[in-house]
Amino acid sequence: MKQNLSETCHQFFSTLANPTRLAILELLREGPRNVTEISEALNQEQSMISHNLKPLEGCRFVFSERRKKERFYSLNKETMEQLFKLFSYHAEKYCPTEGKCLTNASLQKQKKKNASNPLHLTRF
Amino acid sequence: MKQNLSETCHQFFSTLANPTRLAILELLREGPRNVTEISEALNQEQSMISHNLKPLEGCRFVFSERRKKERFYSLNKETMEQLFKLFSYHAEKYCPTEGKCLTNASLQKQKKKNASNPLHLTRF
DNA sequence: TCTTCATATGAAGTAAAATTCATTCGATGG
DNA sequence: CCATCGAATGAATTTTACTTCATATGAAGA
Repeated sequence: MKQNLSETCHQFFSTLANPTRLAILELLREGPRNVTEISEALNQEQSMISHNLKPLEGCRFVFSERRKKERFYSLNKETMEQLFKLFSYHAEKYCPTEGKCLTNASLQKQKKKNASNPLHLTRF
Repeated sequence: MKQNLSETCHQFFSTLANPTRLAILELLREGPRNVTEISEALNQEQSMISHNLKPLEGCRFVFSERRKKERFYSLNKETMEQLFKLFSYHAEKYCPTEGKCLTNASLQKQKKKNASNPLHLTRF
């Protein structure tokens, strides 16, 4: 069953499939931050932030650099900004319900209604 | 903690973060397939394929169309091909170890070795 | 070198998601 | 309308991932 795509991409997408990690990425779009700053901005425990930074760095979605006692994390803008744009585009064009994927429930509803009111998404 | 990115993208990436679903996407790049065909090509149970097709369709990564008793699924090429290209680019440029994200173990190793032998990835 | 601050790690418990199996639904053709 | 084929659903189990808490590492300055 294993094919190229699954082998190559699974870790990428797993790393992105987590609200904490996505929130970190979104925060880092504003600029580099150290662990404590991230932790405070997201109101999450420091250890949790560290745990979540690890796969982000492993996939090179973020880079890190030590400055004295602190370690600053920064976004890999080259590919991440493109990725966010792509998904923003996809969501606007294909996902009519407030920027989220359709749940099973809403898919049902949509089939019945044949809804035609695509919503505007916050742009990345 | 919730921010735009996390709210908007979490379902997208969760749906992609699964080997079976990635394998389905990869198969559908070759052209539309019905459920039985997918099931046989990936050597997985029909019910499993159906379960996994649902979120793919919910996120509009695939489309579906009934033809007689069968239902054919096809790839949303517009955005999916772009997505695969983007990740292929990212992986080649940033992920030196055989196209996978770095695991914790391999990250360790790499720090020590300061490895500098980026590998070539199978292109999508 | 001792202390402190910043970050990372490990292991345990908890939560969430995937897979499986049995069953149901739905469409088509006889 | 019944039988059959193809696909979808539901619920239970298993697997996987996340979170938390305690502790360790590591750098810098006194």
